[in-house]
Amino acid sequence: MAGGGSARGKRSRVTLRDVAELAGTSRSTASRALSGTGYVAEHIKERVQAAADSLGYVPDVSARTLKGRSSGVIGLLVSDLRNQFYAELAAGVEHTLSSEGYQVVLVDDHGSAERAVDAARAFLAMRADGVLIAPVGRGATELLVEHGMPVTEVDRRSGVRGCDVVTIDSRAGARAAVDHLLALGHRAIGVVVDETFWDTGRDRLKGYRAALRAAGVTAGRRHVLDLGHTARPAQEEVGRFLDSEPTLTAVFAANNVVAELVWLELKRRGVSVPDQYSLVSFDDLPWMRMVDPGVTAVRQPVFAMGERAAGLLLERVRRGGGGRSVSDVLEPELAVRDSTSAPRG
Amino acid sequence: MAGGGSARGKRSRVTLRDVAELAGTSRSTASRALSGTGYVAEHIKERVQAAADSLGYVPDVSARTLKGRSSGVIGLLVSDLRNQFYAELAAGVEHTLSSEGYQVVLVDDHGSAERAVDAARAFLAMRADGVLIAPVGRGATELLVEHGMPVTEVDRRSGVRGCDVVTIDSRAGARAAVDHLLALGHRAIGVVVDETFWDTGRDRLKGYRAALRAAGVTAGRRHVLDLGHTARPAQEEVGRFLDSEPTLTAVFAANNVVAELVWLELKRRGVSVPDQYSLVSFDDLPWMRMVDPGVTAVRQPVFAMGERAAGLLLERVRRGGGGRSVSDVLEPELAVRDSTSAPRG
DNA sequence: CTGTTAGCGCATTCAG
DNA sequence: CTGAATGCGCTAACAG
Repeated sequence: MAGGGSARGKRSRVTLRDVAELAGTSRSTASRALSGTGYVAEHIKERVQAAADSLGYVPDVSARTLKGRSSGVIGLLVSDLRNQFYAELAAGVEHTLSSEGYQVVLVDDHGSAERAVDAARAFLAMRADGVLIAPVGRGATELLVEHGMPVTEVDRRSGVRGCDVVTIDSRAGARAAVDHLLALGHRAIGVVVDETFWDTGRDRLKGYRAALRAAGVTAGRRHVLDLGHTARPAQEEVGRFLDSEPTLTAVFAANNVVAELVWLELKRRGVSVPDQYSLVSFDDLPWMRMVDPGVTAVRQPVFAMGERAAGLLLERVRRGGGGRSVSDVLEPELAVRDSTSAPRG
Repeated sequence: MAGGGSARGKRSRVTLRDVAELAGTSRSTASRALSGTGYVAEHIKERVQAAADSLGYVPDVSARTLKGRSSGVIGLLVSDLRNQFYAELAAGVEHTLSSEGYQVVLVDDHGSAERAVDAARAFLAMRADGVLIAPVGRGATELLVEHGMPVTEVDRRSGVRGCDVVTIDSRAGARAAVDHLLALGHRAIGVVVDETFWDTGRDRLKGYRAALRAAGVTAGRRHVLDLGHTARPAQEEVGRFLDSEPTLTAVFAANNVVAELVWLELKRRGVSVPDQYSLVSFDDLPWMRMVDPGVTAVRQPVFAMGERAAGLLLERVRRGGGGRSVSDVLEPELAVRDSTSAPRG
């Protein structure tokens, strides 16, 4: 069986030296036998293997890494693991990375640029082979790229040069969402975002505006609610927004967090969806097809984005970190459900 | 700012030697200055610090680890990151661990005992300081404990001795859920589980049976559906179960995955909840209070469980891996919503 | 094909 | 208070 029984806990680790001694070879031969690199007689190889198994030998990656070889570690930096979006992103990343034999070091920066930089430093210190990051600032990516660390950004782009980027076309997705509302006859369409620092929030706003413009509808500045700056509880703020803009017949929520907020406020008020308000979310979560009415949503290929980003990073790692920076934009698609219909009146 | 500008990418890493040279000291002095251990003149310390900053020096953990000090890494093994339960568990773990300066290496074993053992070996190889694991077999924990690695199990227990365990009282939670149904007057209560290999599934079944027994209701063997052995699509299987046991007035779903399945099947059939069927879930997820009617659920302190397990592991790590094994059982609580009412007829 | 030698970068003796 | 020397475990040259 794996490990045999003779490895007794605790006592100083068994090292290659022990394996070599037991097998009656030198350490280098043992090393070659186990790593499969270089020449080594078949019967010796077997003997070493047996010795390693019986001692429960586990190679020390620190030593291997120190020696200059790969650490086999990839850093992953996300903003909030409890948000299903990031959990799924992480799952996608983990999926391709672990299938390639890499370990994932996961850090949740909770949206803090400072913590992101700390994490970046930790990845550097661990001699990670590369880093995947959903940036919350330029700092972390800058630090990493400066140090020659292969980096691929996911979901958002910091604007730092020298790394790959995989995003979802926020603008097109928002455009599709709002076009859908316009086609149904809506003209007074509100949009709720929780930040406009990143391209995600900004581009969704742009897509919203572009759709209105293309339809010849003037986009009232007051139809935009940015939760990013408000201190008040967010749901309450949504309520004020709805009160202050009574002509609205539809709301576009810029991400799943905002969509939940809007949805809860609508439910709290007991207003009918889609009769009173139509609702569209950017980002599709399981609950959106479970509630009644189902929420029309822009579906993002999140898991695939994670896989793609990981794949790109690995390519970069393999060519030594250099080369052209590729920028991949994945297309979202609109899933029409029952939260959208022609406007009231 | 941190790192200065002079770190040019790529070129061989800057090491302590470089810092020492620039600061005009020996490497040992530089080491002491930066690590804050041992004597070193104040002005020298500042000079070294400045040199390190200007070069963008980042210490090499591999070297440090090799030297015998802590790797600063804790392994975390979960079964399915896309399941909100595990995502939240991971978030809780990450929360306390990162606040203590540890890095988390996350592996998703997708419920495979084999992959779990591989991950365990990887943690050993990385010289992780400890490992948190939601076991899917004895193998991984055994390997780890055998090698003297501090281990804390979460959510499930493998039964391997020598590690701490933090779980939630499945039996009590199930008991509360079924007692609730019984109090409402239900007598024909079905239960759906997706495994009975682990204590989670088994104990929930036990709790279910204990509740019935205490109420003097004979628990029909046919009222139990174990999805674990079925090849057929699970939701379809739930449908067959419902058809074959037409007297059921309530269903207890043993976890969030099963609850979703049952809920979807009920919705597909267009039967009224709670009028036709009452539904209770073990594990409370956000969607359960968003759907209509809200799903009555056994709420588990998942995030707290993650934090607690991480805390316990750290204690063990600090005392060198030995000591008494503590076993912590957290209490769940029932959140009554509208999916449960008195039975039909 | 195999053994000997030499570090990787760091923290720690031990002298000065 | 500081510097020179040593070795953590492993692998890559180089001889044999």
